[in-house]
Amino acid sequence: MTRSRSKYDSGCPVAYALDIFGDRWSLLVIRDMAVKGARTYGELLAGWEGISTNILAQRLKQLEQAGIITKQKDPDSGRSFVYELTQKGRDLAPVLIEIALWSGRYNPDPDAMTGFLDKITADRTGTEARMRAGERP
Amino acid sequence: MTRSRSKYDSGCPVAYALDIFGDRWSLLVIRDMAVKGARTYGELLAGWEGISTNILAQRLKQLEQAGIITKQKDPDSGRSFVYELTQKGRDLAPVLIEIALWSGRYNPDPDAMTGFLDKITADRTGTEARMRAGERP
DNA sequence: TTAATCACTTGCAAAACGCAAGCAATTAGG
DNA sequence: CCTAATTGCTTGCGTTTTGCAAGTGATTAA
Repeated sequence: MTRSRSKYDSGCPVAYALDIFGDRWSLLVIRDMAVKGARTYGELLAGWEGISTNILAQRLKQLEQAGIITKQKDPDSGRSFVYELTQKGRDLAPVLIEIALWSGRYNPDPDAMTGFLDKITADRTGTEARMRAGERP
Repeated sequence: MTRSRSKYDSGCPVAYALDIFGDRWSLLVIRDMAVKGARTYGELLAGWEGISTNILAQRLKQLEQAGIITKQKDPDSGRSFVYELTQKGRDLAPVLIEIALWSGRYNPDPDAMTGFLDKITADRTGTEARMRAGERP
């Protein structure tokens, strides 16, 4: 069969990207992995926002299919798997960073600052480089 | 009444942003305005991907409430309105740019290049500055 | 003064989502 | 060993969101 394209794909690069992570949860999963270093199903499930388990399973499959993450057996535990960002996934760091910087500028809630925003404000280039290199946070 | 917060708001800056444009269509509407200069309901409806009219109306209301766009009567025509990005909306330019650059790197479809990607590849800083200034494309 | 046009709204079927419960494969404890 | 807990999901089902089509009201062009 031919390579299927989403019904939304218009040839626009923004639309291509939104086909992959343009929903409520995908970018939050990527954020949990890129910023918080989450690597297992359980860690992702216990994220800040509370994704439901069936949606998480579905998103992980989609992200794996899209080449954003990989899934491997945990060598140290027969019952758990390790999810990791690929280079393609880690290269979303600048997107996460720009989104966070924008929110930092416009979110009126002073409590909304997190370590991530502090980090990129202090050293954007270094943080981005470390994220792209896949360094654990 | 107190200022309501979305059920997804976790204090994370990425989640704050996704509350506003973390869905299938909002960023595409913003792109049509920021990149293509769309300013009327009809222009937005005729966008590349074919948003349906009820969803467009709903998203425009949400984006207006979030302070991303404004809606004014067209002084030259009693039956049409002019939608414009606010500074908050225009400041999403770096987000759109990083998304497009990422897609340019990873979209295997060689037809997927658009004028926008060409522009930011040739002169990212200038294009970003012009978008933030609200210059018509 | 009749017909288009513009900016929506409404109705309804289909798809996606959210919650809770269940389940199979490990592994830790006794 | 046997049992219980943990991990990583899947299944059912009611609710919400989306997509398509048709309709509406206020201009405005012919």
